[in-house]
Amino acid sequence: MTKISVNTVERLILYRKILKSLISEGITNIYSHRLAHLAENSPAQVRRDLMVVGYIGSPAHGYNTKVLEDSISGFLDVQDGQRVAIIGLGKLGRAVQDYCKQRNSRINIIASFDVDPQKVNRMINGCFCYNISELDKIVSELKIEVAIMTVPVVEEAQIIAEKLVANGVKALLNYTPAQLKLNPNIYIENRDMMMALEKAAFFAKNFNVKNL
Amino acid sequence: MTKISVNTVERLILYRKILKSLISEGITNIYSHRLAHLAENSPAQVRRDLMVVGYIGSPAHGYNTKVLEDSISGFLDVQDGQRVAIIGLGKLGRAVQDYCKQRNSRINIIASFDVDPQKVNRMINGCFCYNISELDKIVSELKIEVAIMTVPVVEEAQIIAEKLVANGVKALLNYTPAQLKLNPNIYIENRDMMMALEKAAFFAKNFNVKNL
DNA sequence: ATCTGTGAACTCGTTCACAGCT
DNA sequence: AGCTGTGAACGAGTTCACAGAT
Repeated sequence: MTKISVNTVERLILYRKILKSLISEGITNIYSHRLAHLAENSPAQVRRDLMVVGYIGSPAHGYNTKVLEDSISGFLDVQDGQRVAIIGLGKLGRAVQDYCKQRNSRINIIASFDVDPQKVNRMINGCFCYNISELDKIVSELKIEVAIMTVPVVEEAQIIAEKLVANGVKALLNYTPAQLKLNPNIYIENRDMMMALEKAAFFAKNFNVKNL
Repeated sequence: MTKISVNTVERLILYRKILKSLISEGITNIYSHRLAHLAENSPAQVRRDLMVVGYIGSPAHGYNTKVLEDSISGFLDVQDGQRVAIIGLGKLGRAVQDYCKQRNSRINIIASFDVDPQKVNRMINGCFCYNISELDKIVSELKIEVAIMTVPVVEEAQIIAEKLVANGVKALLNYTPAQLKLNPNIYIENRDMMMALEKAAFFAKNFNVKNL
């Protein structure tokens, strides 16, 4: 079949977010023009991206927002849901929990891990916190597929990541500065915050600068 | 001059992070082979990227790690430093502060803002927290160029972002789910955590899948 | 012999432009 | 008239492959 780029996936996720907000405003139809404007790209780009989800818009009314959202979700989501764990319940871990709550019903954060005796074996933010020593056992028992790494100690990140993968995790969302080395069929999304800041800082000076 | 892509900038930031860690291990020289391996890309890619920083490696010894780090920094950083503010000192804001501390001396988080009377007008995490009502005044007085948005209320994000830009901010690192609309010469780096998780979740299922 | 720097080739993602539909 | 879907053209970004350096 036709190959789908990472960029297209990212944009579909964005379109869905925009559509949800339009739906909550009571907007029922949208043209590629307007969706492109909201997503800050071109109408042709939007239409090209939407080819992969298999919902045909109408020239008369564009796309129905609800149907389009469902079509994108049908493409992006796993029918019976995906199980996620957070590793490390410091400030960042708990912040991620808060941000991810109640926004996508098919992606469920069902476990968290920490070393702190104050946190372990309690419900925290609506999700049970296990002792990290139980990681192997719990990850495989709960069939965790995605892990969010928010541990503060970089040295431990690699070891934990290897354990996660050994117990069935297929994708990592890595907020750690560690440059993880894993089997190449494991997907890693790196979100080093300092690197993000450095990038923003660079473009604060060099955005829209044409010469070098 | 030759145009530099966003991807190249991202990779240079990564190379620099890797080089810092190599230097701290006492490694003084590196070939494009090895740097490519550590950054998980190709030697040709590394050499192509390094063309923009203007440091010529030697066929005999490759690149000197320290000189290369300095060359990359010379390209990426602003000589006299950049001033950054964090807007919103919730869990996420304080986590970002922690992660960004002491890693790049040219990028300084010199102010933070919040509404909580418990936080306002105190030093928090080594950085003064102002009342958000003083945003316009302080941002322009301190010549803030980059802002990190970690406010919890999405509706306020747009208004705050406009104020920041009106007072001289040139780039935003946006951890808010808000899809900000600003003057197109302002650089926005979006880091919606739910979108990141959705992306990781998608590739947990579809990474390395060749057909559709 | 083995590296780097880089023009040229190639690949992949984006945009154009138009047929088809309403 | 004005939209969508898509083959074809285009262009940006990556890789190849080799000259030049040590």
